[in-house]
Amino acid sequence: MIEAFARTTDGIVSLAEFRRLLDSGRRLTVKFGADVTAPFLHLGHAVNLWMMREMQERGHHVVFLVGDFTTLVGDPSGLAAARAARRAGEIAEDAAAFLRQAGRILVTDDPALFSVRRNSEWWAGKPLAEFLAMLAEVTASRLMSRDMFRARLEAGGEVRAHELVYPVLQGRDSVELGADLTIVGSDQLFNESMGRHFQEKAGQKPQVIVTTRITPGLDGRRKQSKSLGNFVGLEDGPRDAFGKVMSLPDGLVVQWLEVYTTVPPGRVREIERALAGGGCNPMDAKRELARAVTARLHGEASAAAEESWFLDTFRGRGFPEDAPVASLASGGRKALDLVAELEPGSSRNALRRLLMEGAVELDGRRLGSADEAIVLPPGFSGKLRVGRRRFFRIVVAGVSGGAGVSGGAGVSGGAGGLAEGPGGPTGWGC
RNA sequence: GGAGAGAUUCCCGAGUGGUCAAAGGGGGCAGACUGUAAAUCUGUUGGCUCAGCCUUCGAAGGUUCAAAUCCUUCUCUCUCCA
Repeated sequence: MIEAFARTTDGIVSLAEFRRLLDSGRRLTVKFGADVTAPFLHLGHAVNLWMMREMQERGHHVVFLVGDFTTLVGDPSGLAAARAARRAGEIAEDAAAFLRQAGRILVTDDPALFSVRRNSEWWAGKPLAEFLAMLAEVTASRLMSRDMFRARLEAGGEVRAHELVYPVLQGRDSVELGADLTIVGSDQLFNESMGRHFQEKAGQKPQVIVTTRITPGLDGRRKQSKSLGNFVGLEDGPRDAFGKVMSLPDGLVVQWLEVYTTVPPGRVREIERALAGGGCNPMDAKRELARAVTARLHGEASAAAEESWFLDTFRGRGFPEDAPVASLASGGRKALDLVAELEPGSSRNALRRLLMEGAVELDGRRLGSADEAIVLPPGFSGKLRVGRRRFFRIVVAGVSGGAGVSGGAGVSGGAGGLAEGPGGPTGWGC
C-alpha cells in the first residue's frame, strides 16, 4: 500500500502513524475536502483521487467534504447579502459538478465507501463564543507563519483577516469528521496540520496527512489550474487528453510518467536514461506518456485510437476523417462570414485576425483576407482548417453533382495507414 | 486616529488635457521553422454593421469643443506614526 503510494507522495505525517492505521484493521475515514469555487478537476486532483480509490479498494471510507460554508465566506468581495444568497445556489451546482467528476475515479455509489458532507452543517449558526474559544487555541504567529502569507506581504500584497482564519476552519473540519487520513497536494500541508492541532485539542487521534507531489502543468511552470488553462481535465475527451499531453515540454516527461501514470518504475528509469543519453526521440517518450495518461482516464482502446488519429493528423499532416461536418447554404460570402459561421464562439475581430495571419485554409489554399469572396456551389464539399487544430468539413446541399468534390483524396485512409498497429507500447524509440 | 503613496487594458507597468483602444515587458493567439516540445524570427492581442462607430484607464458626479490625464465626493490598498 505505502509502496504503491510512494511514486506520487511528497511526504507523510507521520509514516509510523500511517502504518499503525493500516495495520489496525479498522475501516478508516479519509477526508476529501474541496472548495467548490471552480468545479474543474484535472490530473493534479486525479493523483489524490487515485490514491483515495486505492483506499476504497481496501474497504476504507472516503468522505467528500463540500466546503459550502467556507466557500461562501471565503470570497473577500462577497460583502452584500444578496450576492452571498445568489452564490449559495451556484455552490450547490458546483458541488454536483465536482461530485460527477470525482466519480470518474472514486467509487461514489456505495454508501459504505463514500459519503458527502457539507461544512455548513457545523459552521452555519456556530456561536461566536465557541468560535473565539477555538481561535484561542492557536497563536497569531502560527497562523501568519504560513509561507504563502509571508510571500504575499513581502511582495506588498494584502492578506485579509478571514484568510488568516481559514486554516482554522479547515482544521476544525477534520475534528467534525473524525478524519483518520487526508490526502492532499503538498500546498495544503499547513491547513491540514491545523487539523491535527485541533484534533489533539479535541482529544482525537490526529489525522495522518499524506501530501502528494505537485507537478508543473502543460506550460511547464505553474501547477495545473483552470484559470491558467494548463491542465488536462478529467472531463476532457480522450482526444484532448492525448493532444494536451503531447504539448507538454520535453523536460517534464519523466516527472509526469512518475506522477500521472502506472508505467512501472523500471520502465520509467529506462526512458529517463534513454532521454538523457540521446538514445531516443523525446517525442516518442512523450507519446508513450500520452498513451498511458489517456488510457488511465479513458481506457486502452480510446488511447490507441487517439494515438493513431494524432499521428495521422499532426505527424502525417492529414486532414482528420472525423472532422465535424458543417452544412452550409450555397452561394457567395466573404471569407470572414464563412469562418464566423463555423466558429460562432469567437469574436469576428479574432477571426479577422486569424485570416490576416494566414491561419485559415480551404482545401489547402490559404485565405489571406477577410473580404475575399468565397463561392460555394451546390453540392460543394471541402476541407477547412482554422489554426493548427480546428478542422471542418464543409458540405453544401444540392445534388447538381458538379465540380464540387474535385479536390478530394488528399487524406490517406484513416488509422489503417499505421504500420505499427495497436500493439503494445514497445517497439518505439525509447 | 495622524501623515504620505497609490488604484491603468489578462498580469506587471508607462502615460499629467487633444497625436490614447492607451508605450514597454510578460502571458495568450497566429505565421515561419518543427516533434501540436524547446529556442529563434515575424505578426497580432476590447467589440462591431470596420477608412467609421461603440465600450474601457477603482466608482459616481463636474469643468472643457475635447479627460486615463483637471476639480468634487466616495470606495479600496500599501507604507510610516499612534
